[in-house]
Amino acid sequence: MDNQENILNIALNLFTLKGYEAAGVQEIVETANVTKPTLYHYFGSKRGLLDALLKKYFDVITKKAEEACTYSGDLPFTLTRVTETFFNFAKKNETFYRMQMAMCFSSTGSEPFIATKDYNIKLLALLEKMFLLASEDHGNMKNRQKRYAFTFLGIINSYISLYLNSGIKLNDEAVYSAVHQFSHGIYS
Amino acid sequence: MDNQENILNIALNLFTLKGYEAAGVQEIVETANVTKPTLYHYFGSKRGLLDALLKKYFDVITKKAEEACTYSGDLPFTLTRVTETFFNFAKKNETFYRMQMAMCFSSTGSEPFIATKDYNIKLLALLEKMFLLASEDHGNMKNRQKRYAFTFLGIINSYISLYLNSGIKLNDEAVYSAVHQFSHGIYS
DNA sequence: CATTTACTATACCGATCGGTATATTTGTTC
DNA sequence: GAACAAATATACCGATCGGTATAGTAAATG
Repeated sequence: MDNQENILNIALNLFTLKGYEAAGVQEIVETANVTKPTLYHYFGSKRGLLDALLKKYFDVITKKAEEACTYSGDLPFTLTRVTETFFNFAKKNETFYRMQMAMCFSSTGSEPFIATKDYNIKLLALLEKMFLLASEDHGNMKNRQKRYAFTFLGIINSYISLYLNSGIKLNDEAVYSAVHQFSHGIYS
Repeated sequence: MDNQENILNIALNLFTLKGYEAAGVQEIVETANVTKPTLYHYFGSKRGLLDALLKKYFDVITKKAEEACTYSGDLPFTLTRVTETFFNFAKKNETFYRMQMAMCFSSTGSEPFIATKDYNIKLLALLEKMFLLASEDHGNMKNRQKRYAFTFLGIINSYISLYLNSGIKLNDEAVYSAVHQFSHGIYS
C-alpha cells in the first residue's frame, strides 16, 4: 500500500471525524502506521497535507463543474446538469464533502477556511459566469449573477447536507426539486 | 467591568474568529485582561466556558422560538413569524450566530458539535411539533414533520448565512421569499 | 475586629502540539 | 558492486496545550 495515498486517506477520515485542529499529526501517522518523517517527507507540514488533500478532490469537482457550467441557451437544462454534477460528486465522496462543508462554514480566520477559500471562489466564479451568459437571454437577472451563484450553490449544499445528515435520497426527484426551488426564488 | 461577562464576550469573539480548538485558554485570558484561575473559577474548564456561552444565547433563541412556534390554524402566518424570529435573533447576535452555525456544521465528533447538538435538537423539535399540529389541517404533510422541520430551518439558515457572508438584507421581502421558497417545496 | 467567602495573581504541572536533526534502509542507475 | 537519491526510523526539539496548587487580596458578615 502506498504510504502517501494512505496518509491522505487517513487524514481525510480524521479531519472529517474530529476536525482539522483536533486531529494531531501524531494521531494521523499512528493510524496510518507510518512515522512523522514519512509524513513530513511527502507533505512538508500539516497544512501541506491539508492542501494536498483539498487539491486531490477539488480538482475533480472543479473540472466536472467546468463542464457542467457551459451554457447553451437552455438555463433549466444547465441548472439541472450542474445540480446532478454536484449531487453525484457528493455521493461518490461523502467523507470529503462532509469535511469540505465543515471547513467552508468554519471561522473565517481558521486555517481550513483559508485553505478552502480559493477553491470555493473558483466554483462560485464558474456558476457566476454561467448566470452572466444566461442573463443575455433573461433580462430580469442582469447584474445578479453573484447572488444567484451564491444562492444556487447554497440550495445545492442544503440538499447535500440533508443527504449527509438526514438521509434523504439525492435522486432525480431531488434534482428537480432543488432546481425548481431555486428557479422559484429567481423568477418571482 | 464584570470579569465573568467579559470573559464570555471575549471567548465568543475568539471562538468565532479562530474556532474553538484554535483559540487557546491563554489567549482568551490575556485578551480579557484576567488570569487563568479567574477563568477556571467561573467556568471550571474550557468546555465549561463553551457551555456557558452556548446556554447564554441558546436560552434566548429557544424561548423566542417556543413562542413563535405556537400553531393557531394559519400555517403561512406561523412560518412567517418563526422566520422573523430567527432573522431578528441573527441580526441582534451576528457573532454568536456565526459561531453557532460553524459549530453546527463542524465534525460530528468535535466538542463544539457535541456541545451544540442538544440545543439544535430542541429547536428542531419545536418546529417539528408545529408541523405536527399543522398536519391535522394539511393532510398531505402527514409523517413528514421531521423533514419539514429540517428543511425549513435549513432554508432559514441559508438566508442568515447569505446575510452574514454576502450582505443581503434580512427584511420583510427576505422573510416572504424564504417562507414561499419553503412552501413551494412542500406543496408541490 | 475576626472570620468567612468570593475572587485573583504567581508559578507551576504533565501532556501534547507541530516540526526536525541524524542515521539507516531501500531501490535505482552507472 | 559502487554511488546516489528517495524513503523511513529513532530520538529529540522548544512551544503551547488545558489545567492547578498555593497564596494572597477584597469585600461582606458575624
